[in-house]
Amino acid sequence: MTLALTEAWRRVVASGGLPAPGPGGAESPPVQVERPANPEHGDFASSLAMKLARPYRRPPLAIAEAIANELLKGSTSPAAAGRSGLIESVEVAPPGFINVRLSDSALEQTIDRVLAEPATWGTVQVPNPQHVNVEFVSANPTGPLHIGNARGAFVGDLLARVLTAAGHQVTREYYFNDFNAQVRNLGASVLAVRAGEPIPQDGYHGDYVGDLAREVPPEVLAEAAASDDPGGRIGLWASERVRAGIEDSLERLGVHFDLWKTEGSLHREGWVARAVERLRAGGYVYEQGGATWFRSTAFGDDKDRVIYRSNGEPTYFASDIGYVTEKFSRGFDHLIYVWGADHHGTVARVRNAAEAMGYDKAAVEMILIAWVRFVREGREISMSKRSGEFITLDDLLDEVGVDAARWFFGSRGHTTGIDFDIELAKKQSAENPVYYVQYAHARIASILRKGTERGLTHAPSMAGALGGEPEAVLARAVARFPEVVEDAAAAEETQGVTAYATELATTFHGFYRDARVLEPDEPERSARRLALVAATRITIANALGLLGISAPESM
RNA sequence: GUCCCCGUAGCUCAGUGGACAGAGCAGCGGUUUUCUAAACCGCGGGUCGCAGGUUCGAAUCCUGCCGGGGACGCCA
Repeated sequence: MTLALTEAWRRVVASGGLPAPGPGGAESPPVQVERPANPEHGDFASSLAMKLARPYRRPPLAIAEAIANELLKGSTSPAAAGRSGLIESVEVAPPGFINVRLSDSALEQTIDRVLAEPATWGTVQVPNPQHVNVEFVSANPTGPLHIGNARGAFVGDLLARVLTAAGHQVTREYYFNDFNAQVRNLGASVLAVRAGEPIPQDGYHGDYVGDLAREVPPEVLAEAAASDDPGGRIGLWASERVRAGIEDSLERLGVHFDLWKTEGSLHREGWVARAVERLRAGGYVYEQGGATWFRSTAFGDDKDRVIYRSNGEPTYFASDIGYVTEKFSRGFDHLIYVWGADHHGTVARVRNAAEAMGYDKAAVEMILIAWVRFVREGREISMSKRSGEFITLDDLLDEVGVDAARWFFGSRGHTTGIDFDIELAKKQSAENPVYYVQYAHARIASILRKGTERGLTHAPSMAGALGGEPEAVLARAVARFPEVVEDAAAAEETQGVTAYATELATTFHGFYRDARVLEPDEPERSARRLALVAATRITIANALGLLGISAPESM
């Protein structure tokens, strides 16, 4: 549509109706097309004429008329035969909107296409597909995932799904720390429980520590006893055990990772050292006070950042820059980090380092998700792995269910802080809008089953068969799906998808009220309505699938 | 003190330059001999935190202020 408008504009210019854009002439604003909320305004609307009014110094209505005429001509001219008949009407409305209405024929072709290729309906191919790395969760394996990790898990997963649907190549990655003091503290805590001693300071207190203590295999204990770092040895075993548990929890959420990357491997494989050398070669590294620094201020940061401490130990930042080079070495065009908002302070230094190493800074993106404040009966639940006071992700799923939890996080922007009242969530899980959408799907599935029982089948083609008002309304709603996916991928947000799924369900429920599908006495009407609701079912199922939510056949 | 995010209906949140600001839940009233009532229909509900500014047009962009959260480490 955007393309058609742009062409129409160009034709007006070519025919001398308007001056050419560019140097000496008017600047060209981006051609924007939107979906009007009011059906009276057609299927597409553009404010192009109003944008052009100022540079052209002409009334927007006159410009709109000229473009609208070309648009209508173009859609019926032999040259545009491939798209002919898709546009029903083009209207101009004050103060200068151009409103375009799709023809029945366009809607009929869409329904046929959905039924012909259901699996790909809603996937699109963006013109500039990229290799995208999405790193998320990345919680250290010192305890089970808790509900504080839930939002990151869902946001990252949904983002990866949406980008994939838009045609990008996506790798999902989990990064964790396997060799620092935290892991040693975990090991020391396990040993303390075994010895019946109090948990050391900075140790871990959760029930799972006791479980780990009971499960340590004898050979690991023997190795630890013989080692000069028993806590470290036990910690290594414990963290691997915990990590496997995390993977199980995530699989239960429907969240799958392509790669689990350890901080230790970045050092062992030399990525960190090479990255530092690269920075040094560019003159961005210096030594001071026995420590090695990155000149982050050269890129606008408010202070320089330590890479190696004065005791020679690398900082977390050192691993970060090593990881950037490691990721780019795998051919990614775009790195996305899904981080908690508390990591805000580290964003600038990592992006600056990427720039210093010669990468495109814009290709390194951090998505900061706001905290979820967990509340039970009005009191905030403090969450700390060390204290052992937390609600695990598994507990949350037991209480509210995967589909409801996915919908909850998928329908909210990630920059907004959320209050999550556990009791309220449990109560509301029964009336979560997700069931409204799933119900629409189950209702259609039921109709399709009954139709088969009664020997009714859907029409092989909708061509010329769309029929009246209720059909066209539903078909319009179905046809919008690919744009929703495209918008979601571009915005890196999924609220549009949940909103769309709700709207489509509402539209279907209205159709169900007004239009009876199974009418054995009127096989033709039944056939075209069956085709239409079958396409609707596919669309709902694909929208839910995009969110990782199930589409039940019955409820 | 500096920086980032947020402030929209009673509640939880959408809407980030367009046409009368929306949804779900909560509240009130109605609908079933029919393909699933987890549905449908109707009603009430708003100084879009406040004040300026830019624009043909602002919840949306800019400035200031108020309120809430977060970050400012040779922690991770």
